Amino acid sequence: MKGIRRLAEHLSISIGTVSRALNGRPDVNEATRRRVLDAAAELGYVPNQAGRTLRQGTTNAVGFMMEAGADTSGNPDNFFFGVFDGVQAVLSRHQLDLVVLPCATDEDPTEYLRRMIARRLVDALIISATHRKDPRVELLNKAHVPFIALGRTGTPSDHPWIDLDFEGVANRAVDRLVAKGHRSIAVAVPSSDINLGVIFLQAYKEALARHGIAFDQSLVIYTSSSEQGGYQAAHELIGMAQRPTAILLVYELMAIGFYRGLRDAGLNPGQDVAVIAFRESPLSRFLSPALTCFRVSLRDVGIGLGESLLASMPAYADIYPQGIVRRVWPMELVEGDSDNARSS
Amino acid sequence: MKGIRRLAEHLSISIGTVSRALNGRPDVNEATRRRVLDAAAELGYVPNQAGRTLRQGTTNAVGFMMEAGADTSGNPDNFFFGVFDGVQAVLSRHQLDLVVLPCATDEDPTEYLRRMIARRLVDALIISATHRKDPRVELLNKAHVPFIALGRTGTPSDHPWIDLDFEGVANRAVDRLVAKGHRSIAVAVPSSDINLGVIFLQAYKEALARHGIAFDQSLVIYTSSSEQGGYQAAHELIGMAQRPTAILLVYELMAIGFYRGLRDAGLNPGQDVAVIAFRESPLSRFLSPALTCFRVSLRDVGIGLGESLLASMPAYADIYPQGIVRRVWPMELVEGDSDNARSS
DNA sequence: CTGAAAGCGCTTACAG
DNA sequence: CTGAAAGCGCTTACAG
Repeated sequence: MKGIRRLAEHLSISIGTVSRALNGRPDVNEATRRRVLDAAAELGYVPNQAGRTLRQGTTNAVGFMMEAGADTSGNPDNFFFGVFDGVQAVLSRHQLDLVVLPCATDEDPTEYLRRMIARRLVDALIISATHRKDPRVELLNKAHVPFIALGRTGTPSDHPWIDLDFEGVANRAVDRLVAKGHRSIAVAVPSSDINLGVIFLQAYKEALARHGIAFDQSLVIYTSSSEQGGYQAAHELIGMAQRPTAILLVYELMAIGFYRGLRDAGLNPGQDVAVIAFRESPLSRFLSPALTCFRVSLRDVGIGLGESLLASMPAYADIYPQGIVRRVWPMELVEGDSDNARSS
Repeated sequence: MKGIRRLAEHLSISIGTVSRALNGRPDVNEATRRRVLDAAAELGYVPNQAGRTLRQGTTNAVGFMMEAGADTSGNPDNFFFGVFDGVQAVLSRHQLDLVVLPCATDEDPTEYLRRMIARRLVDALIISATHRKDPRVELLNKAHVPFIALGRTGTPSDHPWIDLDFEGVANRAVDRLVAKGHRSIAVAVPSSDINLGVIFLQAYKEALARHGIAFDQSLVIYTSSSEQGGYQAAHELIGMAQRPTAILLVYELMAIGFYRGLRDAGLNPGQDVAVIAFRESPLSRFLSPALTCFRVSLRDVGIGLGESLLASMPAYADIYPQGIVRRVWPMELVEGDSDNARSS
C-alpha cells in the first residue's frame, strides 16, 4: 500500500478525510487535522502530483519558455535568472512552481510550444523574445492557455504583456547625445525580426525628429546581439563615409566587441565615438570606459510578470484584480564614461 | 466526451485499441493503426500526460536543476544553453523532454530539490554546481531517482558524473607560464565551497610542485566568480608585497574586472601581469588583450550528460550500455594575447 | 487482432 | 465532521 491510502490506513481513517485535512479544508476536526499532518510529516507523505493533476485538471506549475537564439540569450545568465527569481517569489505564495522550458536551437519555437501545451505540463505560460509577428500568441490563444509575454509583438491579440521601455531609452539616449553636440548618431539593432529592434528603431527616429535631425537609414546597423555583432558594428561604423560621432547599442554585450573593434582601428571608445548601450549588467561598469546604460530591476519585472499572469488565470483573478496588464516598464539611466566627450 | 474516449467513439473502436495503435504496439492491424493515426492528427488528439504518468509511473521528462548563485550563473547564458542543447538532442530520440528547474536565490537548494523530487515532475535529474559536500547527492540516492551530476563532489556516492578537466587546465596553464619564465603565479578561485575551486587549486599546487616551485598560500585569492570578483582579485594582487607576474582566473568573466582593476592602477594586463582564464566564451577574443583560455564543446558535454543519464535509468540501460559513467571532459587550449609577455 | 475491465493516486460531491 | 464511492485519462494484462 502506498500514497494516501497508506497514510489513511496508518491512521485508521478514510482517504477522503486525509485529503481534506491535508488540503486545509475547513470541514475537518482540528484534532484530526493535527494527527494527519503529523503522520504525513512522519511518514514523509507527499501527494502524487499526477493523481492531483488528473483529478483537478491543474498542474500547479507555470512554464517559462526560453529560446537559445542569439538575440536573446546574448544576455548574461542573470537576466533571466533575475526575472525567474521575481516570478518565483509570486508563485510560491500559492504553492505554484516555475519550470523553465528551453527550446532547442534546432527546433521551431512554435512547434516546440505546441508540444509543450499538448503535454499539459503547466497551467500557464510566460513567453519571452517576442517577434514582430509571433505565431505563438495565436497558438496560446487558441489553446486557451493563460499566458503573458515578456515583450510586445505586432501580432494582434488582447493578451497581457510587460515590456521594457525602449521608447524611454531611445528618447533619453538621443537627448543626452544631442545635448553633448552629437548630430550624427548611429544605432545597432538585431538583424532578426525580434520586436524590440523594431520598437527601438522607431523611437530612435522619433527622438531624432524632435531635435530636427533627419533620419539616415545608412546609420542603422543590423547585426547580431553579441560581442561579435558589436565588433562588426564597429567595423561598419568605421567604414562610413561620414563617420558618426555616437552610437546606441541595443545589447550591452555588443559593447565588448564594439570597444575592441574601435581600438583595433586606433580609435577610442568614449572619446572618438560616444557609446550608450541598453541594459546595465555587471560588466557595464568594469569596461573602460564604463558604459552609460539603463538599469532595470529584473526581480521587479519578474514579480510584475508573475502577478499579471495570475491576474489572467480564472483561479487567481480575484486575488490579483488588475485585469489584463499591458505595461511598459521604466528604466533608469546609469551614467558611465562612454559618452562623456563632447562632439566638436 | 474528451480525450482518448472521444477518439475511440469517433472511430467506433475501443480505447484499448486506440491506445495500442498510438503507442506503436505490434499487436495492432496496420489498417486500424492508420485509421487511428489519421483520426488523431485530424482531431488534434494528444494523450493527457497526467493520465499516462499516473498509469505508467513515468513522466517522460528529465529535469535540470540550476542555481542562480553567483558562482555558477556568473557564466554567460550560453554555458547552460549550450549544454541544454546537447541534452535535448539525446532526450528527443526517446520522446523525452527537458525541463529546467531553477532554484530561487532565497531557497535552500537541498530543500528545493526535495520538493521537486516529491512533486514527481521528472523521471530523472541532472544537477550542476556541485559542492565539496553536496547533500543533494544523498537525497537523490535515498529517493532512488536516477541522476547525473555535472561536476564532481566529495560526498561519497557511486552516482554517475561528468566534469570538466580542471586538472588538465591547471597543468597546461602552469606549464605555459613557467615556460615563459613565470615563477610567481597567483590563482583566483571561488570563495564558496563549490567543488571545482577545490579541484583546481589542488591541481595548481601539484603543477607547481612538478616545476619545483613552492606553493604560497598568500598567492591564492578567494573571490566571487564575477566581474566584481576579478576586480577585487586585481586589487589584492596589486597590494601584494611581491607582486606575482601571472594569474589564473577560474571564470572568464573575472577577466573583465581584472583587466579594469589592473588598468586603474596603471598596469597593463598581458604585459605587467600574464592572465590565463578558464573557459572560452565569446568575450574571450574581444577583450584586449584577447584571453588565453580553454575551450570545451558545451553541446558535446550535454550529449555526454544525456547519454550517461539514460545509461543509469533501467528503462534505457540496454540502449546505452555504458554503465555508470564517471568522466573528466578534456578541454582545448585557446591561445590569446593575455599571456604573451615573458617574465623578466 | 480487438474489447472489456482494472487500476494508477488523488479530490470531491454526496450521504449520513 | 467523516466515510464510501465516483471518476479524472490513460495503459495493460487478460480473454476471446
